[in-house]
Amino acid sequence: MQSKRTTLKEVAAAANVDPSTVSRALNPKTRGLYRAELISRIEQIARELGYQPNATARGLRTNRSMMVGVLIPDITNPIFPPIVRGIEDALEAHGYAAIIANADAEYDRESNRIDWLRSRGIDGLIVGSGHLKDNSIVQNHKSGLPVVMVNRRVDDPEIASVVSDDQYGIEQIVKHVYDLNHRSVGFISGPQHLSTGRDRYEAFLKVAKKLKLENFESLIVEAKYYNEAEGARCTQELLDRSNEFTAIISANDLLAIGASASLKEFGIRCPEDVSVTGFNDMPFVDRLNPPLTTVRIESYKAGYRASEILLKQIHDTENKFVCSREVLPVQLMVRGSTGPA
Amino acid sequence: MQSKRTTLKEVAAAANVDPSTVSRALNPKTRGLYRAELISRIEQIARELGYQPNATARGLRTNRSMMVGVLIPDITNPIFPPIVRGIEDALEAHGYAAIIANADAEYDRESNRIDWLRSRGIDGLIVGSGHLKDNSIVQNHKSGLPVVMVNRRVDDPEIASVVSDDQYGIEQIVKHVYDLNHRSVGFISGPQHLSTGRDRYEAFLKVAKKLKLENFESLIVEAKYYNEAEGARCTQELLDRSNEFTAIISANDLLAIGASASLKEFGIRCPEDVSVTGFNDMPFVDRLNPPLTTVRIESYKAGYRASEILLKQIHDTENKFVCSREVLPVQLMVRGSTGPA
DNA sequence: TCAATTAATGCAATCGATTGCATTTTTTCG
DNA sequence: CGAAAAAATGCAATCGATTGCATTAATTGA
Repeated sequence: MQSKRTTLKEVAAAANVDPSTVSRALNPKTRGLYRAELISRIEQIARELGYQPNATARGLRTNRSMMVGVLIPDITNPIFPPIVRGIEDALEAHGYAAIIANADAEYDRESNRIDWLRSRGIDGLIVGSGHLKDNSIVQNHKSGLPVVMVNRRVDDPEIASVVSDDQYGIEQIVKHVYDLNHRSVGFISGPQHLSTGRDRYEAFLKVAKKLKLENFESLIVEAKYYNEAEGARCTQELLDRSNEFTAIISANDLLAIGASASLKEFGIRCPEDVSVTGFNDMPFVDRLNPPLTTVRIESYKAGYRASEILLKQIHDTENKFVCSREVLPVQLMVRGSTGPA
Repeated sequence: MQSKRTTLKEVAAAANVDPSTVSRALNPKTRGLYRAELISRIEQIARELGYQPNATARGLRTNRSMMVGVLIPDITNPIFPPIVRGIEDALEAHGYAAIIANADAEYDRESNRIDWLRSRGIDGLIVGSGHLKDNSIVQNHKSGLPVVMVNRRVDDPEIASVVSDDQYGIEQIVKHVYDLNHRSVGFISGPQHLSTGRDRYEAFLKVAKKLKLENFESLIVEAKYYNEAEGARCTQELLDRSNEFTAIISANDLLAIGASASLKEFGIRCPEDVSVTGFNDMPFVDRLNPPLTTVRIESYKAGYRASEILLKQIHDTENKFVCSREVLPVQLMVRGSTGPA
C-alpha cells in the first residue's frame, strides 16, 4: 500500500540519461559538470515526478546517515526542551535530524542508549547527560565518533562541550544573598559526580570563604539527584543541623522548588524567614509562589552551539579539528524568593 | 578515523560460512533453519567481533527504517515533553526510534516537515500538531503512510487518534465553577480550527446553556494561539466587554496563565475577584501563584498509546487494521485559582 | 539399496544512490 | 585539417544486509 516513491532510475529513464547523470545533476557539488540546459531539464522532470532521494540508500553508500544522536537524562525535565529545540534547529539548518534518547540518570542505561544510537548509524552524538568520569562517552569518542557535551562536561579535556558559567553564576547569587545581609546560608549542592554539581559546589566554597559566611562548611548538603524530592530531603537535613540560616542556595531550580515546598510544610515562610535561590531559570519559575530568584542560563543557545560544533567535527575529515570548550554567559534573575535577612 | 564496524561478511568469513547463513542464524525468525550448534557458534563469533548490524543497509533492503516521525508544534511547550516521552518509551520497547520535528503552528511548515520526515524513510508518523482540515496529514495517510494523531484530531474519521475527554473535562470544570456560585463566566476558547479548540468550545456552549449561565454567548473570546500572550489579550477583550463576570474558563493552561497575569496587571485579584481555570494540568501549574485549577490529562499515556497504535498499523500488512480513535479519561484538579463568587 | 524427502547451506540478485574510471563528443589551436 | 585537450555523459562497482532459489548433504522409507 505504501505508495511507490520515485527513484533515481525512474527519473533517469524519463529524462533519457544515465542515473549517475541525474545524481550528479541534482547534486550542487557536481552540478558544474553538465550543461545548464540539461540540468534544468532534469530538475524539471525530477520535480514533476516528485522525486525525493532515498535517504537510506544514500546513507548506505556515503556512510552518512545525516542523523545525530542526542542523549539526555529526560526530556520531561524542563531544562531540556529548550536545549533540544536549539539542537534541532541548528541541525535542521544543515539537513540533519536528531534522534533523542532518554538515559534517566542511570549510567548503565546511558551506555546502552549510546550503543543503540550507534547501531542506527548516527554521524555524531550530543550528550546532555553523563558524569565526570563517564567512560562510555570517552570510549565512543576515542573510537572515532564525534561527540559534544552540552550543559555538563566530562573530565576528559579532549571532549568538546558547551556549558554555562557556573562559577560566575554562583558567585553572583551568593553575593546577591550576601547583599541582602544573609550571613548564615545553607547550600544544597548537586551530585558531585556531575560537572555542574562539582563546579557550583567549588564556586560556592570559594565565595563563601571570601565573604566569610558563618560556619558555611557545616551547612552544605549534597543532593543525590537534581529533583524536588532531594531538594526537600536536603532542606530537612539542613533544618536538623541548624536553625540559624536565613537563606538556602540550591544548585538548581528543581532543588530550590523542593526546598521551598519543604520550608512551607514546616511553616517557614519564604522569603520572610528564609530566602531560597535556584539555578537555570527554568520556564515558569518566574510564576511560582514566590517567584524564584535564580540564574538564567542560555539553554537554547547552548543546544544550538553544541550542534554547530558537532557538525564542524563531523565535517572535519582531516582531523584538524581543535576541541572547543565553550562557556556561555549567565545572568542573575532577582525575584521574590529572596528578601532581606 | 571512524573505527571500522564489523560487517556481516566479516563474521561470515570468521565463521567460515556464507553471509546469508549468518544473517539467518542471527534472525530469530529464520534461526530455525539451522542446527543449534551452528547458531551458537555464529552468535559467539558475532559477539567476539562486536558485530552490530548496519541499520542503514538493513533498512535499504527491507524498506523499513525502524524510525517513526513525530510532528509536534514545539517541544518547548510544556504539554509535549510528557507526550513525547510516552511515545519514545513505547517505541523503544519495540526497537523503534523517534525523529522529532517542530512545526511551530505554521501550516506550510508543517507539511514541509512531513516531507522532510518522509524523505528520511520513516515507517510511520505521529502527529501532535495539525488542524481539523489538515490536508497534508490526510494525503500522507491516503498515500500509505501509517499515521496516528495524538492530543488533537483531524476531521477525517479514517485517521487514528488518541485524545483526551475534552467534553467531560469542560463539563466538570464549568460545574465546579458553577458550584462556587459563579453565574457570569467568561470563556477563552482555543483556536476553532483545532480539535481541542472546537471540542472544548462546543462543550462549554452545551454546559453553559444547560446551567443557564448569564449572557454567556457574549463572554466568549477566541484565542488565535494557545499561548500566554493570547490569554492576556483575550482577558483584556473580556474586560472591555463586561465587568460582571467572576470567572474565566480557559481552553488550556497557557491561556489561563496569560489570563491570570493580565488580571493581576489590572489589579484584579485571583481568585478573590475573578476565578481562573485552565486545561491540561501542565507540569508545575500546581506551584503557580495561585495554584491553577485545571483538568488533568494523561499526556504520557496518550503518547504511549499513540505509539502502540501506530506500531500495530505499521505491522498490519494485510490492511485488516481497524482505525482506532481512543479517548482517555480526564480528571478535575481543584486548586487555588478558583474560589467562591 | 536407492529414489524421494527433508534439512542445511550457499549463490547471486536486490534495495537506491554515489562515484572512480572509461568513453564519447565537442572544442581548441598549431 | 587533424591531433590533443577539454567537456559531457555513461558504465559498472559499491555500500551491507536480506531473501528467493538452487544446490548439497542427510535422512527416510519402501
